[in-house]
Amino acid sequence: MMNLPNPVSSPKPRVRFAPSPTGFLHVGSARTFIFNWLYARRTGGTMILRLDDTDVERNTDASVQSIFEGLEWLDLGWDEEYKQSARGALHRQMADAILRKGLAYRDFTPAHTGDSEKSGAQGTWLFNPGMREMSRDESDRRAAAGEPFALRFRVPREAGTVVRFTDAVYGEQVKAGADIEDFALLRSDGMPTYHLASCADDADLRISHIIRGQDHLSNTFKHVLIFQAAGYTPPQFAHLPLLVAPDGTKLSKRRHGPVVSVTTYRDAGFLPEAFINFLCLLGWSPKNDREHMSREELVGAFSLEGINRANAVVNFKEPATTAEETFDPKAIWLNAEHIRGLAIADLSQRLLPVVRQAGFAVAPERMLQITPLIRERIKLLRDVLTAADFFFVDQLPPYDPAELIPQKGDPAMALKVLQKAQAVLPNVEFRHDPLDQALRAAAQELGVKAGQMFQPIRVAVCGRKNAPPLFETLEVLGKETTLRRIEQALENLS
RNA sequence: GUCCCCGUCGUCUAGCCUGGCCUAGGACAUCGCCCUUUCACGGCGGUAACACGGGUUCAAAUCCCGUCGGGGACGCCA
Repeated sequence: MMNLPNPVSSPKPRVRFAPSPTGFLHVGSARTFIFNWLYARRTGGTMILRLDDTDVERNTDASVQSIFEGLEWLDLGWDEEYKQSARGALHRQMADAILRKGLAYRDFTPAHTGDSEKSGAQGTWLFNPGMREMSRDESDRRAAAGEPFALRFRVPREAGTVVRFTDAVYGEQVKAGADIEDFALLRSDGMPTYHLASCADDADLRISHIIRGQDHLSNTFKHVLIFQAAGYTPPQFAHLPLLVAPDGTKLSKRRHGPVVSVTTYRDAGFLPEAFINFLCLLGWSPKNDREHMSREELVGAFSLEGINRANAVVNFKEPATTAEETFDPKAIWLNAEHIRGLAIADLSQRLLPVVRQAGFAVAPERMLQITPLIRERIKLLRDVLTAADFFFVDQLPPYDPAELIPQKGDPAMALKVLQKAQAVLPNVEFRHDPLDQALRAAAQELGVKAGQMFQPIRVAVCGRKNAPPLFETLEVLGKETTLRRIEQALENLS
């Protein structure tokens, strides 16, 4: 899977998705992946997956697994794959080069103890004067003596110095050097920081476009500084508006829970293509009111110009109770749209594992018969379990016999109808048209409306009022099961 | 605190750069009607937004300034 970069330098774009394996793949990361992928496919470029795993403390194998699991479900693929932890030599080499040019300095200040508590980040810390100004000789001497140090970038902070770049989404960006702190390049254990490793790899992998979340917009000034210090032209940047929760804050695994995990969508029965479609509509627009789009259509329509600047709310419900309530209604609608657009055979195949996983033994041929009856009635693949349950079970779960009583009818009518059905059905061929004719004729003989005839039968065979159309249902259920269930309904009624 | 970004219906968005065609369009959600053997699908219709205040202009959602609001970054995390 580990590919070597193409040795022939190509003008085609090279983009990358660089997650850090510190948790499951969340929807914001998934969207970043998708936008990068779309851009690569649209332009005939190369999609690179790079695991940014330089934080040994927090990286876990479980997280790596979870990220791959999510990406595999998306089923988009990538062309090259790298692991940052295997490229340490390259990172140190770049740090060295920057130090030698005098653009970085050693900071012998002991590492801060309280790491994760934000209190330290509140003030306006820019640099440690004693360290920034230390002579080269003293610095070399102390380093040679084995004293640990962090390597910091010497940010040019003379009056009037600015760092600038043009973002493909946010436009011209300028920041005074005096407003950028002397960020670390190397930790005191010699490991590269994210900023260094990321830039060194982006330069080495000849990344042409960095498409990532807007939370990195202000970090980008540091990255521009690193690229320039190391003698590289910075790539094109394109920052994506953030995906935020209904409370307005950026989606976080810790605060918002499983709703932000890609696998949650998978497990709830989303189609990957629908999920991708939904994510694309968050922070990007094809500008022509199109919403339901296939992968191919998305590839054809995607452009950096279509990306918005304002954050987008993923409209899920915080205290989620049912799947319907958990997810953004538009995601559910889009999923239903994609389901309706699927060929019966295709949908059937995707439904089968869901049904089997729930513990029902269903033959593929039978699933193929059931699928057309529920395609317009399910929004998530998992809905098959509640929409078609009566096809799977041998014995219907108990239901209220009062349900058997038709509109504007009484128990006597229910009884009459079911008995009539019991009498007529054995001699009817169980296909749509014959059933239709026979049951309508029966209703007429009984002097009841068609609906009054159908409802008791529907409840008898399905166990509830809301179900797929009756004749098709009976056809799939078969004569034997139908008559048995009518018999049971009759017993329940008395 | 410092710096950066953003602000059109409840939500996703079109329009903004290149002012007038905007009595602001589409979609989801919601409400109502129709279709109909139930449900669903489908069809039709309704409610609903240019954050606010100043400019500039014959004319501003669109340009300028300010205010307010929201978000993000500031770590030897990524």
